[in-house]
Amino acid sequence: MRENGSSTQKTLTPFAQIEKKWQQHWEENGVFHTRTDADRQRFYCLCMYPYPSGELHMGHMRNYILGDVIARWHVMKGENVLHPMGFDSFGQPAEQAAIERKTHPAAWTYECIDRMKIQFRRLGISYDWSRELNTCLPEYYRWDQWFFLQLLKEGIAYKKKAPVNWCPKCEIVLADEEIVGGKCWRCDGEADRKDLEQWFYRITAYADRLLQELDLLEEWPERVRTMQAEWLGRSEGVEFNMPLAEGDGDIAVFTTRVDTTWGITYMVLAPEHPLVEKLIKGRPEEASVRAYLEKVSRKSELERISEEVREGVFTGAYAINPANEEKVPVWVGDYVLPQYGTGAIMAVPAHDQRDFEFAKANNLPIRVVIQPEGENLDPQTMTEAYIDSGVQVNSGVFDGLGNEEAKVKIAEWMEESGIGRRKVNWRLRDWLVSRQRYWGAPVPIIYCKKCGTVGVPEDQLPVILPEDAPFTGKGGSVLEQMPEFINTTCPKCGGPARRDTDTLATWTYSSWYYLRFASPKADKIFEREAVDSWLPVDQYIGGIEHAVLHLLYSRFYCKVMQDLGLVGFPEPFRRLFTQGMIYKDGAKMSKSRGNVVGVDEMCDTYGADSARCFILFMGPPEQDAEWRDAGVEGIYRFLGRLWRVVTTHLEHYDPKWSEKIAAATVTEAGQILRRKTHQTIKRVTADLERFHFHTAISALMELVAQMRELQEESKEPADLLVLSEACENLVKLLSPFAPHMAAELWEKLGEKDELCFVSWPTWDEAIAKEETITLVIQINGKVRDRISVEAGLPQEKLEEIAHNSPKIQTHLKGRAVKQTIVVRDKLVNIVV
RNA sequence: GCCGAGGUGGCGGAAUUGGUAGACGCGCUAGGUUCAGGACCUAGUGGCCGCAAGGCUGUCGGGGUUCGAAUCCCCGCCUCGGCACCA
Repeated sequence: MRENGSSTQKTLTPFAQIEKKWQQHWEENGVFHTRTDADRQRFYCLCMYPYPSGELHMGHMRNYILGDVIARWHVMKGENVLHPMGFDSFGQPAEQAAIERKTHPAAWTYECIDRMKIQFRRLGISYDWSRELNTCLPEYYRWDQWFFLQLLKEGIAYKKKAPVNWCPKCEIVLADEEIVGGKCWRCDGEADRKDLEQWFYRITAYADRLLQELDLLEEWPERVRTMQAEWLGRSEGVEFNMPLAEGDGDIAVFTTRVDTTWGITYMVLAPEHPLVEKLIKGRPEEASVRAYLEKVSRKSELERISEEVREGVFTGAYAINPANEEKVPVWVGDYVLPQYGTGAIMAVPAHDQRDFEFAKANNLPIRVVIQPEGENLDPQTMTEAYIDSGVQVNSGVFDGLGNEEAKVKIAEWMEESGIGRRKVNWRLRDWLVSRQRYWGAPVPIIYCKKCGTVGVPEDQLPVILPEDAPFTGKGGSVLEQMPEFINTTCPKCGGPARRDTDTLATWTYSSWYYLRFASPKADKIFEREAVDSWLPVDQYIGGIEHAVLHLLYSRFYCKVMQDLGLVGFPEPFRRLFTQGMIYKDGAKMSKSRGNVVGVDEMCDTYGADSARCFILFMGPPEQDAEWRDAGVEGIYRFLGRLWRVVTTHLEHYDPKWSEKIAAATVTEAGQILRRKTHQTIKRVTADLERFHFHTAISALMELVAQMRELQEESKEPADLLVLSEACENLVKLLSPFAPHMAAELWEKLGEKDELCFVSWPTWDEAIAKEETITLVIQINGKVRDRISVEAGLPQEKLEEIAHNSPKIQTHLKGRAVKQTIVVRDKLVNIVV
């Protein structure tokens, strides 16, 4: 056995040979091929597919091991299980890596994929590789391009020049969802803004449904739903116009606090507001405003956010408050965001903290219009804005109303008098999908001088990404330097035309890959029938980091597809499980930190089954966990004990135990094991249902301990039958967790059926039931005695037993019993 | 700052409905086995007092509800996560 592995290989069980043998067996016999038997229920178990970044470490593997246990378990429950895997293989890290290694992103990517597939196989993950998909292959990405064209037809895909997030380090544009705290999600560098012409998907048109249909996702973690709702950021308010004091024109503002309209003392435009230029033209303030705009434009997004003093300048212009006809100054300030609402605000310093700070910094007046009950706010002495509710004052005819009521009344009045209208605003903005990068699917668009922007005709798809590109990994589209790619003919007029040189963001491929798995070879985006039979995904498993990125995009795709009649359901993932991360030495496992635990080193030393069980045994899978090498030993020793207890029993194993056991006279010790066996089946099944794999494994440990005890104690023929029953069930229960060892033991037991397909065991409630219970006797809630009694005794009997206990009698001496509480089969509490 | 989750031995964690706190594992201690190491086996292991029987105490801190609270309620502390000029 030693000759097969490294010198550190443990030798408790011959795992190296076993694992190799069964991995080969499963593969040769197509055991993991998706079954589609008509009479079985279908179950789609999917783990978020990985980006092929090279090595997978044990931290990554948690996800896949969880999924594998679930998938294997459902197969044993007799279901048709779809358990596929693929690779999210387009994206910029491949470009970076390729440059570093002086190779091509494609070559690097395929190499990584090969390595990762070997690792999946080594851990015994039961993927149906005949359904593998790979997003960087034309046969996959052509459908991404196809879908782009459908979105173009629907007006969901569109191009616009807009200020977009730009990461100078990665030299790439970023979607809003890719910005984390003003920084690039990948490199953690500060992100800038840049004005660029880009492709967007109109996800905002689906904001309402994305929010409302979160309610359909009952089996999603609350946390993820909350994060999505916050990201969508629905807010109700009123939009109205503030006319300019001189000349015509007006400035639209959005507010959620229309009740504070009478408190406006100034207004503020975002520096990027298109009206700024017009307002300042020819005024004395022009120079100072320009200087301010210049200063702001040099600030990064992060600097703008973290500014301590609220800076701004007066434009010289005035606007009219339509509520009271008052003239208020128009300022420019960078605390107003260009992308939200109208890019301009009414400022009510008395009742908005940001406006308050701005007013204080710039010496602007403050007027109270909401007075809290029993108080008298004075602008002179206020130290912060009053943002809670109260009674309207200084608000004309609305004075005296509660502000919540006034909100409604004022909105109605504005609508009736044509001043404004109620509006719902969203934080969500349209999704930026184009990237000026090489390693992606080209945007299937052709620009013709005569015909304008033309979609590539569907029969000309895919637009193949040329492999011989002179890519450097530097910014700017590589495809832009390839005349042979760019120059083409217009599909409409046949004249000379140019191809779009951008590629699609990686998120677009992952937004529908789960659909492709239903019919991965289809000569269309997918077979409707296959999709209808397998989807929505019954169990989706992945990291929390995708709570608003991948999971929001995928929901959006699914809804669009539903509207296009491509699918018949609004939500792609019925049940979601988000697993916690694995840390080591206090940090997330990563190659750069040098704290990774490799799949190979684990498998070499302890074997795949130990690696799997250890990951599962670490704790609740939704929680983060710290990797401690010492813990693996414990699991490894357990598997060794399990191996020995079963192999020791082999010579006595009787496959016909179930026929004989009823007639046999089982000893007391044998009864205990029988009970334990049935209890264990029950517990493991329940634990699998609630994703408590660690307690399922503890249950197996307890069973093994009990088996060893009987094995030591008794050689009675009846007890050997009990041990046979325990062995058979133990091996079945073990199968999803440690499939190699389970398969080997199954074979050693002489069983011929494929263990992976054997029915999940059931328990007999009558056998599982305890015959005796430990009756706890308390006095005033304190445990004073424990007595083993027959289960199911009536209340009166239990009370009698309790009072007869000598220990209890000692305690009760000279005290009057006030009350006795009896919980059947549990305890008696005597109150004195 | 706002929102959410959580706080249980030396450590990871159990405790399904308010009913024996600490299952299971790691570590540690003692003993056995072994040429030795490893592995394996047996016993012990929340704290305090006690030779022992046993007692007291104990689930972040403080209050409350209850015959009974790790579990429910209120206040506070701490940790982690999300959001953070969204008008």
